[in-house]
Amino acid sequence: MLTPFQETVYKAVKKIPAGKVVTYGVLAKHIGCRSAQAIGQALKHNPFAPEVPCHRVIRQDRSLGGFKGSWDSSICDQKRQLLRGEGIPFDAAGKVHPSAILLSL
DNA sequence: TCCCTGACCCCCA
DNA sequence: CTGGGGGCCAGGG
Repeated sequence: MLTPFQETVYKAVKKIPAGKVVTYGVLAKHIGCRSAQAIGQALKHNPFAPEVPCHRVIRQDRSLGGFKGSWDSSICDQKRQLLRGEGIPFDAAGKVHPSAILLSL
């Protein structure tokens, strides 16, 4: 069961180009929502993975955030591997390198 | 309808 | 850089 809001979010996420990532905030602004937290709620329920690349969505502080509804370190690591496989660079702190972050869609 | 919670974000010490 | 506090919107009970 999907809400109209979730469809909007998923459609926006699918527009994220491979090799790049966006923040929850940017995604929220794009669909006209002022709360990035609402975006997270839609993504954790994501029934379209991996068609909807939720692993390309990260936090404003460049940390990865959660994945597949969990914050577990092992889960978090899977997300990191996926991104690394798409050519996304990471810095020493384990965060996404700024050059790979899209400031808008 | 009210109340709580969340894969968030901004500001200040 | 880290921690605390307030605000944000949508979903579910």
